Amino acid sequence: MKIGELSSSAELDIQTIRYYESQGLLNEPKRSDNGYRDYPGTAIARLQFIKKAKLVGFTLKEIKELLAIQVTKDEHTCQEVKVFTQTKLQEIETKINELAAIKNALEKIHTSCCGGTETAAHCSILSALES
Amino acid sequence: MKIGELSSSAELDIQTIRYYESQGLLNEPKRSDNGYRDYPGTAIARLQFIKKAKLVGFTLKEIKELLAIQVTKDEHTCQEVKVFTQTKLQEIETKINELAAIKNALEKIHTSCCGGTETAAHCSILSALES
DNA sequence: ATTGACTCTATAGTATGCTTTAGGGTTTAA
DNA sequence: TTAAACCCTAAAGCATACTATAGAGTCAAT
Repeated sequence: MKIGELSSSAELDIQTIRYYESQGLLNEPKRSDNGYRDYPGTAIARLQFIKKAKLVGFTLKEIKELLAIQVTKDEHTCQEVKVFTQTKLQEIETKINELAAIKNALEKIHTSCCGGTETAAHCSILSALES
Repeated sequence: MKIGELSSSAELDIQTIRYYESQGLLNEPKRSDNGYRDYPGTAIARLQFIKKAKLVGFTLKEIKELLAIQVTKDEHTCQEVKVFTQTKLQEIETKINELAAIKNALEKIHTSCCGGTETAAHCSILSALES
C-alpha cells in the first residue's frame, strides 16, 4: 500500500511515518517503479505498536529497542522485556515525585497570599521568591 | 561587580547569566571602559529570585512576567500575583494526573508479565503493545 | 491536455534552557 | 613580558518529536 493509505489506516501523519522511517523505527519499504513507498500490510501493526508504546510513556529511542526485541521474540526473554517496563515505571514515579515536591512548595507560598486587591508591595508570594 | 563575581555569588554559570540577559530577565548592566559588564549588588537578589521561581516550576517566560510585576509591586495587586501561582498549580496537577494515568496503564501490562527466563515469544507485555 | 490529488527529497523551523565553540581582546601576577 | 585567568560577541549544538516549507515529479479523472 502507498503511504497515504498507511497514514489513514494507522491514523498517523504521512510526515510522521517518514520521520519514523528516518529514525529506524520502521523498515524502509520497497519502492514502486515511480519511487513511491510500497508498504506491506504488516506496517499497520508496526505503527500501532509504536503508538501504544508511546501512550505508556516510552520514547522513540526506547520503542526502537523494544521493536528490536519484538521482531526476534524467540531470541529474547520475558525478563528482558519486563526490565523495560520496570525501568520506565521507575522513571515515571520519579517524575511524579518531583512534580509533587514542586507542587508542595508552590502550594505553601500560594496559600500564604491573601490574593486581595491591595497592592503587591508586601505580597507574601513575592517575598517568598525574594528571600 | 564583574560577571565572574556575580556568577559565584549567585551560583549560576556565567553563560547562563548572559543568557538570562538576552532573554530579558536581567537588565543590561552598565559597562566598564573595557566593555566588561558591571553589575550592581542588587543583581544577586534578582538572580536568586529567578532561581527560586524556577524551583517552584515557573518557566523563564513566566518568571519574566513575575519580575515585571515585582519591580513595580506598588502598581500591582496580590490578586494578580496569586493568579500566577494558581495557574501554575493547575498545570502541575494536570501533569501529575497525566503521568499517573500513564503509570497505571504501564503497571497493568507490567504486572501481567511473568518476567521469567523463557523466550518472549508469548510475552504479555509485547502482546499488549501489539493488540 | 490539464487540473487536482498524491508522492518524493532535503532542509529548516518549533519549543525550552541552556551549553559549547570559535575567535579575539583585557587584566593581573610572577 | 608572558602566561594564566578573565572578559567579549555571535553562532551553532543539544534533546525530543515532530511540523512546515520549497521545489519538483506522478497519477487519475475530466
